[in-house]
Amino acid sequence: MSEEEKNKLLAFAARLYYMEGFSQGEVARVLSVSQAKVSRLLKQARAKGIVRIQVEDFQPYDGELEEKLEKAFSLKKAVVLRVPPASSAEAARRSMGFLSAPKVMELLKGVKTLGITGGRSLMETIRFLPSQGWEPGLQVVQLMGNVGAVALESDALELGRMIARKGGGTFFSLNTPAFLADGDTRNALFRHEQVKSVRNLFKSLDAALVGIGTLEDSLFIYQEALKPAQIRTLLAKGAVGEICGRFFGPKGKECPSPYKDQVVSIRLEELVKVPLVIGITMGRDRAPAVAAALRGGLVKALVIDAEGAEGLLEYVSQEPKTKAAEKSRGKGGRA
Amino acid sequence: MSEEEKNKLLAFAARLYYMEGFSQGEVARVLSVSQAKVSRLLKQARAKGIVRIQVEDFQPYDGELEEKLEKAFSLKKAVVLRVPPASSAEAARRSMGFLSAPKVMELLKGVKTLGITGGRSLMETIRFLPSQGWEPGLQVVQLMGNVGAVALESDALELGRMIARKGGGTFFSLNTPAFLADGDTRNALFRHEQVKSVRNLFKSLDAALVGIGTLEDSLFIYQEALKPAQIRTLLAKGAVGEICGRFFGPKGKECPSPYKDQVVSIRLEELVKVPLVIGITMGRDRAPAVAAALRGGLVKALVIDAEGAEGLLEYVSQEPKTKAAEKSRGKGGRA
DNA sequence: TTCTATTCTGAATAAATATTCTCGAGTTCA
DNA sequence: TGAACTCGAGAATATTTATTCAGAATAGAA
Repeated sequence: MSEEEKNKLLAFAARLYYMEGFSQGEVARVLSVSQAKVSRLLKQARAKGIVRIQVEDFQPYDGELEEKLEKAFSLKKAVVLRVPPASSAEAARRSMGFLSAPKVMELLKGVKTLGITGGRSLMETIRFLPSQGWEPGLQVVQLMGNVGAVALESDALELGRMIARKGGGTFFSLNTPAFLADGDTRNALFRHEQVKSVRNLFKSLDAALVGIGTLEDSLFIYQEALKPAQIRTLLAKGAVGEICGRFFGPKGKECPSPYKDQVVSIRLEELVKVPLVIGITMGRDRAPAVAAALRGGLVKALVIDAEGAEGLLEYVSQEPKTKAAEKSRGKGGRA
Repeated sequence: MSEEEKNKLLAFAARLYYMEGFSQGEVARVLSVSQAKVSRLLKQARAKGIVRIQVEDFQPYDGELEEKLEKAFSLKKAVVLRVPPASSAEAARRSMGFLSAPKVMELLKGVKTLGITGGRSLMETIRFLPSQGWEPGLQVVQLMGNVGAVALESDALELGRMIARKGGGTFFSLNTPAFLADGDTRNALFRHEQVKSVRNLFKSLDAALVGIGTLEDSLFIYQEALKPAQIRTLLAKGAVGEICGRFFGPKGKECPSPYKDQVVSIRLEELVKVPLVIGITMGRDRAPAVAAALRGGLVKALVIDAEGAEGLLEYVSQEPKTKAAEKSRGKGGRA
């Protein structure tokens, strides 16, 4: 059968299937071949371009907002995702995870030592990371202890494990709670060899993946690691956001609070020195926390949904003289 | 969810499915919905034109050849089918049947009394005729007796039944062999009420569907109703083709042969009077038979494959002074 | 020729997709 | 307030599609 004839056959089969709505079995009966063959013919027809399928394009990345964010905060990279509408925040995070994964993967190119924290958005991103394309000898470092006794699959521990498994690397686990009863206990832990060795890795991180928490809606509250009264105290001290269990004020500096010395996690001063900290967050209401983190240099690349990006830009355009000042006044300045 | 948002969702799902090669289950996981919903989303996306599927067009009807045939033979209608390449004659007939069915159906619009003969091409066409769109009170009349003792599914009997069933009409069966030992037996049969009543219907046919046989490859030979010696005799008498068990010469007039009076079928003189006789045939080698049938007005509408149509036109362009004359000389003129 | 190696097939089967069914949430109307 | 209705969802299931497998056909090499 000549090539041309073959194409006629493919076009005929494809027409019946795609245009007339025949099932493959029906096409098979017309052509006197097996259904299996029809399936193969159709595959060929698609491959040869005899059947063309176009999908109205859905551009999931908003380049314009990305540019604005990069400029506004001197970011290394902003990724703004147009998350398709979803019926729940959970579903939206899932979609965001899917869309963000290839971008995050790009950012992580060449990264050998990667710090990781917990968080639901972060989890969804990590879920969709591929098993290919990682640096050989990848080291994944848990940046903060575990929040609460109930193990969550969005804990730093779990996420670190997952990412190490995908990358075929080693996971360095802290194996401690995130919050301890007092500073002494924490310091005692710090003397433990295992904890010490992991904390030493904090200095040699190439990159880190972090979530950005607010005071209102964070894993700490959800996990009851912090009581409402404690949250109120933090708010009074000017805290607007949290990363790695460390609370910071509007400039992105850690708040001096009693809890500061009870936390097992990378210090914000250390985090600032990490060449690439990728923050992943979602939603409008995170604007103050995100803005602060970006200003403080805690996060150098931001992955955010379009809603959140807009909210963030709106927030900073009206805030400098109002909210920030107000907050600062509210509790005493620097943070 | 706004219409625009909805479309975003559809585009996203469609993109994943059609462009990225995700399964519906995978898309479902990304969107946090059920696979069933994804199936429905995709259907919507297709309906809304968010997904467009184009198939390189395969034009199954050759209008140019149709026109040429209609002009050359003063036909009421010619249908020329570009039959997709097939691995066997059987398969080709099947495809042809499929393509011809809607055209035949169109021709049969308004037909109340329809004559029918046997034949393999005819069978395939009839197979693909729909069960809708027939004239109420349809009458299907068997135009010739059964060829051979072995019942074939391409017999007039079977085909008539099938068409009557589809059309919700009545089938009038001849219930006799096509060839009888001698004229007397036949005439005796003609006196039977049943046969008589059916033969009376021959006069009131609105249309007929017939196959066109050759001397070389016909059901008669296949069914051994005619012996090779008999075929040779017919050839010597100038027969070039056969319809309804009646052999005709190059001008489409019945050959005067001994068998003529042993056949139970519509006479060619009667057939010529039927307003619409649709001949269905396939293949280059049928050219002489088809040409003769058309010239004799035995067939007023022709359904043929492109190959056959080309062969037919080539044949008539070179034949009038050669083959036809030769044949005529060969046996004695008129027929 | 005869022997691989490759390609093609359809039957069987695994996998994916469409549909049916049922339930529950929301709405309208008495 | 609640009955009746619509809508939209997923679980279960029916149907369709893709793949695997084993054998037949074909081509190429010796």
